Amino acid sequence: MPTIHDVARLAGVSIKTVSNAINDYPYMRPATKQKVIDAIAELGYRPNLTARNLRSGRSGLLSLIIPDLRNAYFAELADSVMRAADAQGLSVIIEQSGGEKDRELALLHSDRAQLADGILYSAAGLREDEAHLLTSVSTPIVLLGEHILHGPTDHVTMQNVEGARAATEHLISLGRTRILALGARAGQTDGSAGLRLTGYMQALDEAQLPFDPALVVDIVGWYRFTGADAMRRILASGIKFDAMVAFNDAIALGAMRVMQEFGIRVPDDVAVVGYDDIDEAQYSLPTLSSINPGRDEIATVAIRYLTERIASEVPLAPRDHLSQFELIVRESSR
Amino acid sequence: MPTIHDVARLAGVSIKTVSNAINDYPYMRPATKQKVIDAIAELGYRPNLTARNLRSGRSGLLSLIIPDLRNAYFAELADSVMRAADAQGLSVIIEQSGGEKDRELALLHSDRAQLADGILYSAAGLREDEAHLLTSVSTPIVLLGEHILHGPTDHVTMQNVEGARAATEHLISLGRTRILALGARAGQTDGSAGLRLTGYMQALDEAQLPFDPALVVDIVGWYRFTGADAMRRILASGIKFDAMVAFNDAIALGAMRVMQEFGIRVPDDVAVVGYDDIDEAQYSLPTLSSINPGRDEIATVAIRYLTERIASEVPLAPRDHLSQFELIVRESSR
DNA sequence: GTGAAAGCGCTAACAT
DNA sequence: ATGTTAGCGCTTTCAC
Repeated sequence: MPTIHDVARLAGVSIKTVSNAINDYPYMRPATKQKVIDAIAELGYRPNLTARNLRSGRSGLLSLIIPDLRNAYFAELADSVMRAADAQGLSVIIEQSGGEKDRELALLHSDRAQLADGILYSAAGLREDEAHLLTSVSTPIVLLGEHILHGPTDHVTMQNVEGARAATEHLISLGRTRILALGARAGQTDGSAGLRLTGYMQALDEAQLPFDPALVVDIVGWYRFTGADAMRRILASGIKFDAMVAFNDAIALGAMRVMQEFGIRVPDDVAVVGYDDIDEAQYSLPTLSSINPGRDEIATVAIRYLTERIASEVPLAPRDHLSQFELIVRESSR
Repeated sequence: MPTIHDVARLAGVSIKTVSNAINDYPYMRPATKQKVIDAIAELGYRPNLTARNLRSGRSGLLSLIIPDLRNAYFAELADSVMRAADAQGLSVIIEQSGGEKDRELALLHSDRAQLADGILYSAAGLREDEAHLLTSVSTPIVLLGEHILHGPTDHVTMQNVEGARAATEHLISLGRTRILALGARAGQTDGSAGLRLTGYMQALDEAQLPFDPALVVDIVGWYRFTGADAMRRILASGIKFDAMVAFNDAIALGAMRVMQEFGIRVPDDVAVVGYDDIDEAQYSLPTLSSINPGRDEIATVAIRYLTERIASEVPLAPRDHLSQFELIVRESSR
């Protein structure tokens, strides 16, 4: 690989001049610049990014820590993040934590994460009361998701309470009164589950509908199969319901599948709204109503916060951003 | 950030000694090493990876170029690649090409890709007859997928012909004789579509079943909705069939949905096998039989080939690896 | 407008 | 067993 010295020698100039040409330094004699350009072309010279990074102290790399790419929500989040990063000329290293606290901490402190200028950290294993551990990470961090709401750094996520309330209000507006809240535990108030349950209860309250704890169904791990399992338990228990707000799309799809097995018609017998608006919601049978959490906005703002943090000389106070959501009505609640 | 010099000063040794301690150089007096370790702890020293990378000429970074993470197949491929990379202590920068040739070429030649030690390139836009363009990329490349089979570098993918043949044989073994081939064009022989069609035809041949071009249904872009659209066209045309081998799971799922809308029972009326065995195949209604292409093997071998290429002093002849596949029989063909 | 030289933080050849 | 020093390839003060 030719270096800046090779170019300088061939062009008959100093390396400073080559550097000037590469970096579009304005005060150059056009002829000199042309000589350099020709030499670069002849040698096929490419500036060495690592050397630049060492000089500048920046790598142009961001690290995105998420639980698991196989989870559609995170794959779509990663997609949004990469597009937003690309628009800023940044690349993204993705690291999977598996949602395990130890691995999350290891990734945050790893040499590899240190290579990145900043970290987008979608916490899943670390608890809010352990968030102070983040202060020992020297790389700037922006938090994503609901797991840690009040950490020592910026936090960007969706309007969970409002989204769940809108979903529930929508079902109430269809005349439904016994609405299953799939994915939470009665009394829970933190995390996505707690926040969404809060929104659900607000909507009931507002409509003066009674709150029945039996309609709140706890699910550990929001996957299609846990949603399906939960629905089997519900149906076996004989609880009556005419609608369901599921706290993510995966459990909604799993539960819908079981309902269909049992001959329950969606939306006629049970109207359903999910949460996250993953791609698949548009293709399921029936198509799934959902809350679009505003992923692009989350990604864009998170990257803006992060780049500001990276550029800042002084410590910044933690900021919070809640993206705009949208209720998408599809066949499952029409 | 403290540097190796700060550590040396505090420990009262030279930077060489600090470097020795960090890199576990064996011939050291334990007391000296301990002094260094203490100084490192006191200062919270972390070796600067960029400086190391500049010295070593390696970054420990791999670039993975794929069309789109929102596509479950690529999300799962990325997952496998990241796990295999992690096992080798490597990190992965993911870049989305959108399947566009120009963007693929731009990414391959970009400064950012040059930061990586090697590139895993899942070609989608670049055609085989343009594969020579890859020779101008100085970073080692390993090709993934079916788009470019005989490029100037290593190639790792699945056994397309054999997998499709196994899927078709399976349907024939169920007594089905009019088997739709969803996703190919009669006469086509290249790309995933062509290869899988070849396997399909081999199975028919072997069973002495007639080949009916009307059963081969072309689909541009293998997504759920294109599969659904194709199935609507097929049903409108009145073509009779009792089974379907879909050339990926997404179009299988889309087509199954439309069949259900039309009251066609799967597998009773039409038995279905997909291709790729994405996660969702386990959760659809009915669950979808599929060909598991051996993603982990693909990822592991691709990374092995790539690291060997990176380490090699001399140019290596292109190698080819086809991973072991597996037919997974689920409800859709039982 | 361009050149000489220092230095980013590290590793490793060479010296002792 | 440890210290001195050059150099990875680049940007950037400081001269001229």
